[in-house]
Amino acid sequence: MQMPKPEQQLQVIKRGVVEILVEEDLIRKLDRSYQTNTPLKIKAGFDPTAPDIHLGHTVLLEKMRQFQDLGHEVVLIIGDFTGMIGDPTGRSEVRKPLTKDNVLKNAETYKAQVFKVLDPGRTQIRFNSEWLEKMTAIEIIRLQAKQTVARMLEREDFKQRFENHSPISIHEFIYPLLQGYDSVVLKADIETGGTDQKFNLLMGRALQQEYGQAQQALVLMPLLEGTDGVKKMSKSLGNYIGITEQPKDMFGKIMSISDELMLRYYELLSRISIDELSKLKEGIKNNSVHPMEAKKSLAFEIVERYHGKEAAEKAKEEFGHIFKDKGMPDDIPVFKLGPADAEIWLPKIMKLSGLVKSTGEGIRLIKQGGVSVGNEKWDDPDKKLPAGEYLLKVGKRRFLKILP
RNA sequence: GGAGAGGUUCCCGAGUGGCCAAAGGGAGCAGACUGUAAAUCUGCCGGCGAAGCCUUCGGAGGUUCGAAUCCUCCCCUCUCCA
Repeated sequence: MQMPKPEQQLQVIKRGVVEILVEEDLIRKLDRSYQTNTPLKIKAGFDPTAPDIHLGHTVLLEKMRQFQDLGHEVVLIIGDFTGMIGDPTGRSEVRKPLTKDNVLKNAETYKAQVFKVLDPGRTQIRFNSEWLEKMTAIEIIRLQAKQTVARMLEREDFKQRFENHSPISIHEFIYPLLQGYDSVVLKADIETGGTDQKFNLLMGRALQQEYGQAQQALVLMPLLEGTDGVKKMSKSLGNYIGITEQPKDMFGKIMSISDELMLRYYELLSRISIDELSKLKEGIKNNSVHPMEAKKSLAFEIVERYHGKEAAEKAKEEFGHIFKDKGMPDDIPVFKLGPADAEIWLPKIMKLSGLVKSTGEGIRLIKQGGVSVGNEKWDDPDKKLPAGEYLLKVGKRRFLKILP
């Protein structure tokens, strides 16, 4: 396969990136690869502990996919060894080693998810325990000798903790070294990662130089904002959209993001061309395109990618059904009353069904006018209902069917 | 090893004997407005069928009519010195 010209490649590569380090290195590599018709080796690392990919991770995957489409090769490193240390975040414990079985199982899940985006034919998957496990103490110490504490403290996370007098454990320094060493072992040409990984990726460059290799170019991608539009997408913040989520949830979540965020998602997640994207932006600006329609297209594209066209059609339809026609979703959770329940006290039922955390919260919601039964607003927290079949709606998107 | 500072509700952070379920901010939730958007405004924001009661301020004891606040021991973190 003939690769596109380096200039064209560069244009594609640059989409959405925050920073390329060092751009001249990248251009040189692209030129050389083009002339010799040799694919470049793109490295990216993934943490093996939570094999549950969300859209934030796919920003990187999409970038790698672009590289593949340009004719290059991706090496995906599963950090099963470095995962035992954990990327420094202030937690001081060394994580429990995952069992071999666990690692393999997670890797399988990973592959299944990752290949929704990546081309398996141009992807290698490697575990870094393969080489890190074999290192002797003296080898590790020699590796450590290649960097200084001062250099480590340049890393934003360490710097902050140091200044805030928060604990920093010594082993946390090892993580960037090992991750950088992966690049040495692979002789990576390019490494992609989030901006939060900048320090680690730079370590790869530094170590490659120490070991007498050509230095990898870095392609730094932004961290995708979560559905709140402010903080980075992450599972623990609850602002994520997982790629294995139900089509309708995925669709709904994408629809609820802000317009600004939508454009960002377009840039980083959509496969529409750069030209099409600028046309879309223009259209929204001069009101010829309704933002909601643009958002629907985006939601459709993403759901289609992970669940197929049919599921995307269905999700879109149901979305219209629920929110435009004020209908109900198809699968509402059901709460079955016990035989002794002659009457229903809503806050209690809401709590028992898991709709709210406490009856107190239920009472509050009712007082605030956030609860309706059937289509009637329910505003008396003390009032009871005779046993029977009801449809309960809490807020905009929580539903419960009560059955006798 | 020595000296000092500190650990408060989901997060940040006030509080230094009763007025403290604990200021303020953030997050979250609900309402209004909408395009299930953003922004804005309003309300709520430990639990209990709620009057009142119960659990919460690193942990365990103690003083007191009464403790997040005082005392003792312990655990954890940071700073300076060695």
